[in-house]
Amino acid sequence: MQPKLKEKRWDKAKEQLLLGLWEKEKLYKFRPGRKIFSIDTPPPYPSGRPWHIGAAAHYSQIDMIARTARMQGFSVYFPIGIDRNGLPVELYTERKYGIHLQDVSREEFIKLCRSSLDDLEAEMLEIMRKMGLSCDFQNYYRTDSDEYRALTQQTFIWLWEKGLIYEDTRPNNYCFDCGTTLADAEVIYEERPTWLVYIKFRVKETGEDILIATTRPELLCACQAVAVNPQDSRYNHLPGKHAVLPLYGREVQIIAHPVAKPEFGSGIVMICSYGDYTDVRLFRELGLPEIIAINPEGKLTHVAGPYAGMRIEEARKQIIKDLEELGLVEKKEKLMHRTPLCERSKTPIEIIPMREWYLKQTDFLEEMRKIAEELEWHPSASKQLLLNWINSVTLDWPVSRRRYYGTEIPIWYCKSCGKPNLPKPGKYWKPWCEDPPFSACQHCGSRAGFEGETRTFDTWMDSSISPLFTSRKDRKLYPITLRPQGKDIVRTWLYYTLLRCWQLTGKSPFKKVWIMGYGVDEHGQKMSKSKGNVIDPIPILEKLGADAFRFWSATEASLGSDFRCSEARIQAASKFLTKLWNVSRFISAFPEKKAQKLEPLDSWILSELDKLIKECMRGYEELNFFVPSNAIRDWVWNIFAPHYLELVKPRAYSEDPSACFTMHYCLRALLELLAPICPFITDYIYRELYGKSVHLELFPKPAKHRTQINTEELIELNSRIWKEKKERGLSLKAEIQEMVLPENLAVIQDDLKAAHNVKSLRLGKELEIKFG
RNA sequence: GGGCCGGUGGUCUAAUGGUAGGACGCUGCCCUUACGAGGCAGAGGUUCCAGGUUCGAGUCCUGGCCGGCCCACCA
Repeated sequence: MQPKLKEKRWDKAKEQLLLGLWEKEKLYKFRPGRKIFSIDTPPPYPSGRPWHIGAAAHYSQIDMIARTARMQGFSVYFPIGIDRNGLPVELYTERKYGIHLQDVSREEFIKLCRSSLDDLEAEMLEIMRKMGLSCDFQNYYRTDSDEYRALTQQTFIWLWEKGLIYEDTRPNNYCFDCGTTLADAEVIYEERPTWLVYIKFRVKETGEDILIATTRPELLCACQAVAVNPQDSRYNHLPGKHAVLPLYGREVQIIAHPVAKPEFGSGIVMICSYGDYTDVRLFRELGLPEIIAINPEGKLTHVAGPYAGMRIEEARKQIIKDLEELGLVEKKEKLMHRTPLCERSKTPIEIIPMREWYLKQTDFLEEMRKIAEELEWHPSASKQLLLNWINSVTLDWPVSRRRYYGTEIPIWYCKSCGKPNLPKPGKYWKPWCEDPPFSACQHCGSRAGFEGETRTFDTWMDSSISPLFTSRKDRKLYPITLRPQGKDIVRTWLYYTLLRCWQLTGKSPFKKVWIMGYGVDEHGQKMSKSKGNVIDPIPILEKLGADAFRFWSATEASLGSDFRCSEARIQAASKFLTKLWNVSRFISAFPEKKAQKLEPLDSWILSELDKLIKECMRGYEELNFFVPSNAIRDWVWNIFAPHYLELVKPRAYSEDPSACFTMHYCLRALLELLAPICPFITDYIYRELYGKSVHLELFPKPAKHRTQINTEELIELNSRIWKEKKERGLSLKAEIQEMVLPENLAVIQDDLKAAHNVKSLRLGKELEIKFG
């Protein structure tokens, strides 16, 4: 026996060699054809090591989508970009250099961010290349390039002209750490402990004390009303009267309002500007004048009296202490409170009024729901994630940010009338450091000069036009075929892309959406640096190779579910590569032949192969790689290798045409079926044995092979024989003197006789074995 | 409070209403000429609970319980 594949196992070092070949041959170059499959690849954000192992798995699966589409006969447009705008890199840069944005000039800060990004980006591209991603690395784009930012600004100007942009001062989420307004989509919630403090207020008219429970005693100075529930019989007499704020002595009205829940706290609630969005709503509903108690530095304002200038936490502690000393605190309860945090910095946000630019979105919710219904979802259940979010949108999208590393808002304000002037679209504008391309105000005609806008856009303004950017050179690519993404950014990237592209083009930006779950740790816990359960994928990739990693990713969880990450499981998955290699190695010892007529055993395995192909195609159609990867593993390990190959061996050694044909036929099909998931090992074997790249092939089609053999019966028969030999302490090739073979399996009696070393065989009803 | 997803051997995961499979781990045996990073065999399950529909339920329905995520005005 002389196998063409010499080595005893797959060597992952060969992956490098293949990468070189693929690049040299330009194997994955986009060649526009009749059937185009385009992918709105998520531009990864290079936020530094370790790269999340779930993200690495995510990108391997996106690559599987591209490879699947190629093998289905599509021309695949698979771009790749790097997302470089916004807060994460600013925070990274601030940490890296130990500075704060305000400490250096804007030019200097931008330079530092750019250099951080360049390092991180190079590393990230290299990992993606090594994972075998078949995207267009030669033409990768950056979301902070002049061209990309010009497009973001252009789309803003278009939306402005459509009347969808307006400026307003309203209470907004504000992160003191990042120093900017945030959209609801950038706010996350976390249960954090806090004190629920019961404070005594005096009722002016009756002189009685009432108790008010609050988690925000420092906002006492911003209280404009006190509410009780109209159904609450304890407090029926209070509405219409006035409560006197302790410490401040100011009087506020007591109202009846269902917002006060009788069962919570004392049943009486104070309404302040602004403890939460209930307060915002009530201030608007009741027409209360707002009192600004917190300034943009996160400190109490002059209205707080003795607490002015203190930070929020400090003021809270102090006011509780003061109230306690005056005997005005009845009791304190520890409470887990759902605290709103800045998604990036994890700092609690405050609601403070700021003047910002808004993009209308509440007028478009009906259209968004319609698009959600029309999209093809993989898996179908993920549609609900988007609908949930759409149903919770109540305010327009604030798009201006008080940060530096982002796309500039292209506006200049007239120094005379103060009104905004926008440039013509098409160029990348930097109003904070450049003169406007016009000299007279479009509104008042004044030539008094202009003040450039200093703010930048929310980065989702950039990210949400990725389908427009990647299709910019060929409009036929729009709408994009498929958007793949993680379920954690449904409310941001997915929602905003649908919104913006709909507003700009009147079309859905893509036809299909593919949503993957999170990578969690081996106990099902979310990975986080603070828990110390983060797994760095890079050492694992280096140790076990990209194919092992990719195969693990495919087999680990069904599409859309969260998947557990552990090196042990990846290691375990890699065993299959050894198995596949050795099956191929065995077959590689025999010539590929044509067969005039197939032996019954060969027809049987080919009919089993038909079933496997159908099952794999079902998975590939759904873009659920869990299905084909598990089906292939199961088939190879439990049917093909132990039952078919073992029985065909005697004929194989004599180079029987039917056997040689069938083994190679199966192997080719297997390699083709697995190619999207494990592109390295399959291509290596395919090239060695069949002289061409598997990645230029199409998926195999199921034929209609007929067989009389019942697979279960055959497997059971083999197992019985092996078991009997075992129990007698015999070697598996020990001779069987006499065997009665069930008639159903008569057609393969010669194969069985040879494989099990049977001296004399006759047919009967049930299996009987006699040893010498 | 609402929504979505899930609850299957120690762990993880499958199963168009038709005998509950597989992987990892575990135990025992085997240097069998593709594979010891292997092979073979084996132990281990009232499929979360209670009802219902059905000839038949892990699967469908109802109601619980538990977990995860998302959303919502518990200050």
